[in-house]
Amino acid sequence: MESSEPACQYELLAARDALEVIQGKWRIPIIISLTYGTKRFGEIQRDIGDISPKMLSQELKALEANQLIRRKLLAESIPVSVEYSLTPLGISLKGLLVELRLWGRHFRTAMIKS
Amino acid sequence: MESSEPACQYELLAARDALEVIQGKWRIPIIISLTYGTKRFGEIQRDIGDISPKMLSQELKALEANQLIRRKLLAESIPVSVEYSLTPLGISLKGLLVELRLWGRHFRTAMIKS
DNA sequence: CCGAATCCTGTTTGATACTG
DNA sequence: CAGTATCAAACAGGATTCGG
Repeated sequence: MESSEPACQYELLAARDALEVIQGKWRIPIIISLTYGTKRFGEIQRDIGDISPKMLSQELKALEANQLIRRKLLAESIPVSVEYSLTPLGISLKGLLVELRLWGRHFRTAMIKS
Repeated sequence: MESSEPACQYELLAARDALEVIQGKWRIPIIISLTYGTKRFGEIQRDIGDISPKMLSQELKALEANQLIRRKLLAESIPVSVEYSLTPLGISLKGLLVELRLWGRHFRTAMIKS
C-alpha cells in the first residue's frame, strides 16, 4: 500500500537531506557572503548586518562540521585573526544559490504586481 | 563606508526574500508533494509521513497566503473534501527544487565518501 | 579583534485528543 | 476527511559579560 509515487518519495528524501544542512535563518546568508571570497568573522557579520556574534559563531561551527566551510587560524597573537572560506562542497551550492536569488527576485516582482 | 560588494548585498536581499517564504521544516516538502499533482490534505500528510495535522494545516495556510498554493473546497458535505494545488508562482519554484534535489544527493554522496 | 559562556525570552514544533 | 484545541517541549535568537 504505497502512499505516493516513488519519484516523489525519492525527491522528498533528497530535499530533506539538503534542508537539514542549509536550513535556518543564517546559513544561506553566511554561505552567500563567502561566495564573494574568503572573509573574516567581522566581515561576514557586517555583510549580513543583523546577525549577533553568538549566532554567527554557532552557525559557522555547524557549517564547518558539515564541511561546507573551512576555518583557518591566521595568527595566534592578540588580536587573533581567523579566516573563513568555502570548501568544494560549499562551492557546489552555487547552482542552488543562483536559483534562490532568481526566485527571490521573481517572487518580489509577483507580489508587487498582485 | 560600504561593508562589502554591492553584488553581495543584492544577492543577500534576494535570498532573504525567498527564504522568508519557503523557510521552515515543512514548506519545501509540502510543495514537492504538490509538484506531483493536485492532492488532498490526507495525501500530503501521507507523502511527508511525519507531519502532524496541526503543522500541515498551519503551513498550508501560510503557503496559500503567499500565493504559492491554492485551496479548493470540493464538497461541504460530511466527509468534507478539499484539494490543494500549486499556483503558477508555486510552479515557478521548480528550478529551485531541482537544484535542491541534486545537491541533496551530492551532499549525501560526499558525506559517505569522507 | 574574535569569539566563548551565561542567562533569558519568544517562537516553533510536536503529541494527543476532539469536532463538523 | 479535514482540520481545531490544548498543552508541553524544543529550539532559535538576543543581551550581556568575559577572555586570549
